[in-house]
Amino acid sequence: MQFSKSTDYALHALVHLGNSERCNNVGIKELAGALGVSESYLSKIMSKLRQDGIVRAVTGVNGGYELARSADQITFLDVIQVIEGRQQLYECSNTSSRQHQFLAEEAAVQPDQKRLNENVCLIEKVMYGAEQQLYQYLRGHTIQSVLDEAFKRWTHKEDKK
Amino acid sequence: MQFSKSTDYALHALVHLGNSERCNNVGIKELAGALGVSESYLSKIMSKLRQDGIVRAVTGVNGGYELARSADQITFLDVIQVIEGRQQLYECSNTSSRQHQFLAEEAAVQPDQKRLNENVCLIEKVMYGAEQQLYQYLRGHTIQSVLDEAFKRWTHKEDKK
DNA sequence: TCTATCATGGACATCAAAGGTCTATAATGA
DNA sequence: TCATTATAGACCTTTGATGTCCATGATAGA
Repeated sequence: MQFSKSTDYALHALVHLGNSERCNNVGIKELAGALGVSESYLSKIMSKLRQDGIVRAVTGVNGGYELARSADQITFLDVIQVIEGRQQLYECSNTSSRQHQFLAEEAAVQPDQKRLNENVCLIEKVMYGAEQQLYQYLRGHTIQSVLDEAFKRWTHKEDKK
Repeated sequence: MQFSKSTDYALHALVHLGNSERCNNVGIKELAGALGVSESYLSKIMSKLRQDGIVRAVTGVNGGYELARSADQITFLDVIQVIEGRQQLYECSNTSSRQHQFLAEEAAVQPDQKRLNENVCLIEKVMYGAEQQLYQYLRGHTIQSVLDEAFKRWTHKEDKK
């Protein structure tokens, strides 16, 4: 299990956009050059980010991309879910097996969900908890927080000179 | 990004072994039957678990598998790392790009590691933190904890009758 | 010792997804 | 109108997950 390269590209691209915060757009050429990846492939990724409202895009001369909202409103989780999808990290594959029957439990009745008597595998329950831990952390880190950290590091280097 | 079915099978198999705790081994036939998966494929997975010391195997008549240590000494993380491997969840793919140079920092000197001047990408740093969160949680849950939960659930149902 | 049972390991097949390229199209500013 | 720029779809290649099959080796019991 690993995050895809696309996620890597997306995060780096967004940091780049966040850094060149002036109002002019950043073209795919500059972006791809900075990341060391083909324009072709990166543009697919940027399209996805646009469709999910993470960035805005302008076509035509002097067009390009910019963040659709401020960098501190774009969390790592936002980006990852756009690129990797929103399926659960873990799902019980054989819900009809004897093993599953043993581990399943009657889920607590959720009136607002109207899904009664749903069986929840206890293994899945643990994995779901783990997923929530991961998401919690990723929700707490934004593109801006990376920029802040980079800036702090940079000024610190200057001090030492 | 998702956990593989193999991980699903491995976890369920281990719970099964943990549940039939009597000293006799459990054959691949019983195991595969309980999980609803082919003996062929499951045996590969069990082999992996054996190679990593999670289970013991006995060949020949009346042979089969048993846990190599007590169920409360087998964490979810143990199992997942055997099956999914131990690579990082996220790695910066383009360490030579301009973008990366901007985000990299001189890693703190680790005398015991003897790796000086290693650049660590700030994005990777966040993702590494996320990974540690996930692992922390998975370390805290064992095969035994699932069995306990199942038992508790079961007796609770009995009470209601 | 023979045989049925059981795990092991390698070779192989299949399939879906990741990763990547190319081209036609549409939008836009000069 | 023309050069520029993003978009969307078709297409390709590689990789890894999933799965099967078979030869081999170990073991207990007859």
